[in-house]
Amino acid sequence: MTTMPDTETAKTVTAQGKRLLMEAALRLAAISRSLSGLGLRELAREAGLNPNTFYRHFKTVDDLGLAMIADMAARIRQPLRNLRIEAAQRAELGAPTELIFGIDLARGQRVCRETVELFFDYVAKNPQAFIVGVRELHGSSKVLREALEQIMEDFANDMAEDLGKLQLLPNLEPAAIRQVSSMISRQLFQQSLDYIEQIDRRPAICAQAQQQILMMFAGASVLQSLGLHKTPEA
Amino acid sequence: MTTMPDTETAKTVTAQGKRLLMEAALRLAAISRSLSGLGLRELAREAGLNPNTFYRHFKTVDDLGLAMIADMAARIRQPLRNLRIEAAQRAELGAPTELIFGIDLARGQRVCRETVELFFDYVAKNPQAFIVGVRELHGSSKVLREALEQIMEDFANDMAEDLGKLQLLPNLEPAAIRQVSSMISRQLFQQSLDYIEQIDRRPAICAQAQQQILMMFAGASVLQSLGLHKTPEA
DNA sequence: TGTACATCAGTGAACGCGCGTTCACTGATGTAC
DNA sequence: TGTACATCAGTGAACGCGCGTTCACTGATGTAC
Repeated sequence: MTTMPDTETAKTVTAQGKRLLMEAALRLAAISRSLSGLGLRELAREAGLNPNTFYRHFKTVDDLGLAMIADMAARIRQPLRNLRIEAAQRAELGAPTELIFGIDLARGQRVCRETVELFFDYVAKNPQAFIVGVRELHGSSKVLREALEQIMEDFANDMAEDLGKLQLLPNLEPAAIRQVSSMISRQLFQQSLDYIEQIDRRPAICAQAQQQILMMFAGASVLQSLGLHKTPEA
Repeated sequence: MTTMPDTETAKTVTAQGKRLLMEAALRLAAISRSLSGLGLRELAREAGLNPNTFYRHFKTVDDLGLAMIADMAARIRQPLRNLRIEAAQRAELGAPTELIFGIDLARGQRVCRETVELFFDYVAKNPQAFIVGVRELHGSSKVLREALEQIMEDFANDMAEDLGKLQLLPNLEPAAIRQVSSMISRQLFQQSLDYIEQIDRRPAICAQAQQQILMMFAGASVLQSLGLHKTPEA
């Protein structure tokens, strides 16, 4: 073994206490109380560190929460985009079909099915991040809520951009696409908790999510084509 | 003043400590942490009682939470039904219009507008109950979550029944109406928190909620008429 | 290349405090006879 | 109608415990010259 002057490794090694604490927080928050309700000594115990070590890396528990959320978001955002791209590629295999209200419903259905399946797979592989994320989105700490709202907005914007590129809702205004994306991502994140908890209902939840997304696609297109889609100011 | 042998009054007077504690819990949970994170001494302090009094009425804090949730649900459920009836009456004033996919979209729009406005008015008048309810729906206590899930289901069933009676989605299967109701009520409860917090965006939130509901109505009808509405098992 | 110093992650002991819980008590209301 | 007793809501003192936080320390790594 050489000295390993790789900067990334060095950084990781240096910050190991920080990492251990964040991992401990994720584990504890997922099974028990809320993030902001975690105790500093509790965290240190779970991380196998001296309580005092906490102060070397964070000022408050909310501070740790923000770091955790930023970390989780960075690890989730790109994978979600990737799985949408993958789903779209798989869905292109089907033949083009008739348009209804300007959308190719059959293609939408295929993309939707693939995306939702890949999404829930990803959820099942990273349950803790979703449990904590959705919980704190409605939690008691205002800073954490605001940080997560921002992340949800980023996710929704990503989705809107992808929907635009894939031309799944071709005749919808960008603002309307954004609104639909926002509804869909909120709903999917909600349902991710059900998916994690209710193992026996997983296929049903997956099917229901697909259907509900399709319903919103159809509804948005109808409203747009009837001119009822007056988007309120963002 | 006579002796007032009225049983209800007597009961209320007897249980005043219990009532004080529940009111204190609602106030504290709305502004600060989660219900299950409240301390027994903290509650007693807020209620102006001896810490020990708690034990006269409850075994644990979760116990108090369940009592509070039951109380809130009882106080909210019927008013929500009433305002739907009121909204429907107001909306009948408009002339009947053309059917699209078997639904009278203009009438749906009117009912929707009235209902959503009355709903958000009610939210603004009882913010604490909604804050605590929605928060604990995704909270850390399993018992509370399950209790609130049940209540949300009751609300959704009420709405489905009312939608059926009002014939707003006449050609939808009952199961499909239930699904739409469930989505709508979840969404409205989510948005109620935004409505409470973001006072300047209230009209926008109200308009957006109406539009989203209408979108689901339209989407559900389209899917049904296309035969894509295979409802998964409940 | 070597030496001196600064920085940084982590330790261990100690503090005062608020917590949940228990116990013994009070005074009011309800009930039996 | 009056007396004796039980029940119940609420009080106040006391307990042991885990908490957050502070202080002084260690040893490793980085940096200046």
